[in-house]
Order: sequence, then structure tokens, then C-alpha cells
Amino acid sequence: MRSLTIKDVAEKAGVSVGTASRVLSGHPATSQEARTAVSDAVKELGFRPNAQARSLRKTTTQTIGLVLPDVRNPFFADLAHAVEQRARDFEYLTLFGNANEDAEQQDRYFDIMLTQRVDGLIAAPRGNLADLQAVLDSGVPTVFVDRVIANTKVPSVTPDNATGIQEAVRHLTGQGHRRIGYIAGPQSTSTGRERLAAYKDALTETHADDDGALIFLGDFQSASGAAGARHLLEQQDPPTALLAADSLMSIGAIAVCNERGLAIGADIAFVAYDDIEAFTLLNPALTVIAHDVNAMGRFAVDLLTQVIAGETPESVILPSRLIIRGSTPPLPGGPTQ
Amino acid sequence: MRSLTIKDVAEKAGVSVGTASRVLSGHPATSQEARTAVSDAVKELGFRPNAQARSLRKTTTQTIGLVLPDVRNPFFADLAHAVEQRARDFEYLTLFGNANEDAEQQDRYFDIMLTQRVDGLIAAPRGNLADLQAVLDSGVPTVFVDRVIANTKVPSVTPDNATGIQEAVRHLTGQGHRRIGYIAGPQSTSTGRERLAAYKDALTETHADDDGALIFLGDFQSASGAAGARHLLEQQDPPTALLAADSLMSIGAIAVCNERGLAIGADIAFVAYDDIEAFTLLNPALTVIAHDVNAMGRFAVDLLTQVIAGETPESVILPSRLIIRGSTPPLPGGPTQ
DNA sequence: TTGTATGCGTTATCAT
DNA sequence: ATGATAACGCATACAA
Repeated sequence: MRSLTIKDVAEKAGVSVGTASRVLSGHPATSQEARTAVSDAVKELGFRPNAQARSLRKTTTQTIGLVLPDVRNPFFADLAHAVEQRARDFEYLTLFGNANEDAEQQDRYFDIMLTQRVDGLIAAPRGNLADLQAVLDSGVPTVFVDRVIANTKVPSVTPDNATGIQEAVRHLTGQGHRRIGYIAGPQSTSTGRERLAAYKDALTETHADDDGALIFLGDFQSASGAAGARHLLEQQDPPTALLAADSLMSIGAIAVCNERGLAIGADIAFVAYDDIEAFTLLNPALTVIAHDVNAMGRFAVDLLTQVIAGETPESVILPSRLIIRGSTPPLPGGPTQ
Repeated sequence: MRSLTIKDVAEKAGVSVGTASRVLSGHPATSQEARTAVSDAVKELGFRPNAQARSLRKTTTQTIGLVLPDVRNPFFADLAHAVEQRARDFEYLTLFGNANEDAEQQDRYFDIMLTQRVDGLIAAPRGNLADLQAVLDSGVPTVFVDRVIANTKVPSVTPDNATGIQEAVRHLTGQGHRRIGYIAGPQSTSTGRERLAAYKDALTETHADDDGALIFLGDFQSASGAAGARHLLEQQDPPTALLAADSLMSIGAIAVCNERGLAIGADIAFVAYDDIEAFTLLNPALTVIAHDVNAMGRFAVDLLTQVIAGETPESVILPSRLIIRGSTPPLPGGPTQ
């Protein structure tokens, strides 16, 4: 079952391979005759050019790599979708790599992307400069999305982590909460670090309880959200509100609240980072820190095309805003002081 | 910024390109000296073989294509993850294509996969034989997953659609329900068709109301689940239980119930096809038709490797089972007759 | 064990 | 506008 080649097409069409190639790649120097003859032959044979051979000859693969931490995280699924759709507009195929929130798998995917000679790379990386050294050294045009690596010149598109968290804490304290439990993301990620720092700053600003015991370090996956909720709720002086740094940890945490018969919005207040569709399952609806995932994906691709074109685009910070819904009513009895 | 080639490595290592190539691809006929010299050169230069060139020379790309309807559907996100993880075990890179529940985009991805000369293809297809003609004609080893196309010899791994739905309807009628609203999947998919047929059969078997007005045809996306719930609940004699053919439509439908102040498990019973993590948000927990997504992904890859090896494996049907939780209590007041 | 040379399928260059 | 041919980077058959 040997694959067809352009030679077969040329033969069938009665032209040379050069002419066949020109017709196939839309070169202007072709006669009407040649065009129809080749097109007919292609259709009749069901020929498809070999992308590998084409990429080898040209220096481009028309392919971009996308390395994300976890497809099963709805936020990243949405982001992957957004990137892919935008990449289509530029005739790019998206090679998708799922790092599984794991440093080693991330490394492996970076390696694969370089081996595949992607024209550009979009990544939500974890770790530090050393982990990305190979990618940066390779010179492949790169853009960071959602997460960044410090001390690089890599353009990025990120959410305004600090503002979202700040607004959430202000809102909760405004509702009378003083003990706000925080389920943080991993400190190996920029989002994990920035959101935690913003939480701490906001506690200071609002004079809420700044108690280390109110912080649980999770890993952005749901099991750690559940563990965090258990840890926080089992304390002597448990929080009256919970804030989780991503949607999966929120799901895990809320599941634990359900288990314990703590009604969200009644027995405990809850705010989640990221607004995912599944949250509409909740009644009352969840107060969330939302940002525009579609815009994030679009910008990432747009920035990448600029980098590929040799430009050095400015990084983009997308606004995040608090959407207040039913899960954060005023604390009954006012502030616990 | 010309990319390094094996020639640079050979030069640096002081050997011929042939020797360098043999070392790089683990050919046995190499001396210890050559191995270390080449390895050192590779490391020093940061060389990475060009996958395109390698694929062109060999006839294999070490790549499989995965064409799914929608990454944003948690079921398919889980499936993609499972396939990818299993493919890794066989040193396959997974090229991921997201058809967006759209026939045209599906076509385009099949085309891309063939152009990329994937060694094999895993797809959850929509449509009929004609839509898949190009793929089938190409002779690329193919396996269907979740969904199938009738009248093909393509091995598949699918859930036992009928049994799950049947058990759900039996359970609901056992709880006293006679009017069971069904939000169906698109009839352009095998899962949509099989589940709807099973629902109808089960109605007959259980002597529940067999009323065409209880059926709403959705498209497996959440908006259609919401539309379905509205349509069904606005009827004169509305259903007392809702059954939705996938998780996204369930999310949309439950959101509508929330809007209308209908408490799931109290004012209305609900069963969802697919058990996704986000459902743990619900309290009481959701009764679901569950099946093993991980096994599905694993089997798909395993079957594909067999097809690639020239074998003709048997198709696999994975059991689905009803998990009864809090959203389907006995109907207060017994059957409405 | 190693080096040389050829070919994978395509595009681009150079004539014509 | 077209044809012949070299070249892309790598693996392998063949010679040594």
C-alpha cells in the first residue's frame, strides 16, 4: 500500500513533477491546461501531498506546539480550544501536548515539539528558567500563556491574577468574613505564586485574619482541593469562607462541603478562580473570578505569529473580574470578631 | 538560525554521518568510542534529530491522529487524556484534532491527519460512510472510539449504550415516574441514535408514557441541554424526571432547573449519561450512567496498534452501569396516573 | 565497525 | 509556462 506521490500525479496528468508541484502549491506560473489536468489527476487518484517531505524542503511545518498542564482542567480545555480555533485562521495545525501537571512530561513534550520542528510554541509552563533552557536555547518562537517563567524575554498573555484575588477578598470581608480559607495553587507556577501573594496582600489591606493555618497548598487538581477543604474545615476555628485558586480544586473542595452537609452559600461562602460552565450546576450560583479564556487563546496565537514574523510584541495582561453570585451572601450575624 | 543537522554532529564527533546516524538511532553496529563521541557532540550542540526527515526516510511517523468532537466536553477531554497516555507507552505522539461537533471541521481534520501521514487514526466520528470515504480509501489503520460508522469493517470500542439507558429508565419507573423527559443526542451520531432507541424500547418495556413530546433532540452541547429542559418543562403535562444523553446537555438542563427554582432530586429527578467529576458539585449527588473512559482510551490505542500490525482485532463493547445517587428519589405520591 | 552513496517526496533553481 | 535536477535531513544498503 505505497502512498501516492506527486510523481504519480504528474504522470497521470501528463506533465512534469515540477508543473504538478507548482499547480499543487498554487504557484502563479501555470497554464490553465496544466491546472485542470493536475487537479483532475489529484481527484481521481485521491492524492494528498506528504507534509513531511514538504516541511523538509521548506523550512516551515505550518505547525505550532501547545503545551498545557492538563486538558482535563476545563479552563485549559477551553484554552486549548481557543488556541486551536485561532491557529486555524493562520493555517496552522496545533500539536497538542498534555503535561499532566508534571515536570517530566512537560520536558518530554518540549523535546517532542522541537523535534517536530514546530514553527512556534505556546506554553503554560511550570518550573523555572532551567526547566525551559532547552526551549529558549533552541530559538523557537515562543509565547507563554496563563503562566510565565520569570527572567525571560518571552512575550506572554496572562490574567491579572492580583486584581481578581484582591476583589474577591475585599468582597468577602465586606460580607463580614474575617477567616477566609485559601486553597492555593502550586508555587512552582507563576499563577500559583501570584494569586497566593495577592491573597496575603489583600488580607493585610482588609485587616482580615492573617493566619498561616488558613492557607493550604494544592496542585490545581481536584483531589488537592478536597484535601484542602478537609484540612481547613477541620480546624478549631475554621474559615467561614473558602477561596480556591482554580476550578478543579474548587470542585474538589465543594464536593467535600457537600459530603459534610455544608451548604455552599448558606453554611459557608465560596469563591472560585475561573468561571467554567459546570459551575452553573450549583444553586445558588457560584461567585467567581472570571477572565476571558477565548481572548487569552486568541492573543497567544496572535502574539506568536508576531514573534514568528520576527517582531517583539508586548505582553498582554487580561483583566479578571469578580462576578458576585449567590455563594457569597453576607455572613449571618456579621463579622466574627 | 539554521537548525543543526546530523552532519554537524558527525563533524564535531569526528565520525561520518552514517556512524552518527547509527548511534542516534540505537543501531547495534557501533563502537563504544563512536557512541560516546557522538553523544557528547549531541549534548554539546543541543542537537535534535529532525522528525520530518526521519519520517520521510522511514515509512512511519510514530504519530497517531485522534479526531474527537469536542475537547470542551469533559468526557472527551478525559478520553483524549487516556488515549494520549496510552499512546505514550507505544512511543506514539498523538496529533489531536477537535472537530467542534461540526462535519466540515471533522473532514478537514481527517484530511490533515492523512496529509501528516499518521501511522494510525482514532476517531469518534459523526455522519455516515460517505463522510469517511476518504479515510477508509486511504487505507490508514483506523479505530473508532465511542461512536461508530455503520457498515464498515473498522474495529471499535464503544460503551454499551442500550444497557445503561435501559437501566436508567427502569430505575426511574421503579421510583414511580411515568413521564420521563429525554434530551437526546444528535441522530448523526451512533451514540445519539442508539441511546434514543434504547430509551424508546425501555419505555415500551416499562409501560411508561411513550409520548413523542417527551423527546427533545439536542446536539451534545450544553446550550441544547438548556433548550431541551425549557422545552420539556414548559409542557402542559411536564415530565417528572429528566434523562440527558451526555454530560454537557445535562449541565445545560440542570442550569435551567436551577433558574426555575426546580431542585434536582426534590422537585425533579435527573439522570445523566457520563459520570464526570464536575457532577460532584451537586448536592444531592447525581444519578448517572457511568462507564470507564480510561479503559476506552486504552482499548482504542491497543486495538489500533493491532490494526497497525496488520491484525484484525475484535471490537470491544464496554459495560455501562447505572450509579444510583440522590437525584432520583422515589416520586412523592407514587406514580402519576 | 565504519564510510559512502542513494533515496524518501517535495520545492526551488535554472534553463529552455 | 515548463522540464530537468539539486537539495532538504536522515537512514540504510553496500563496500570496505
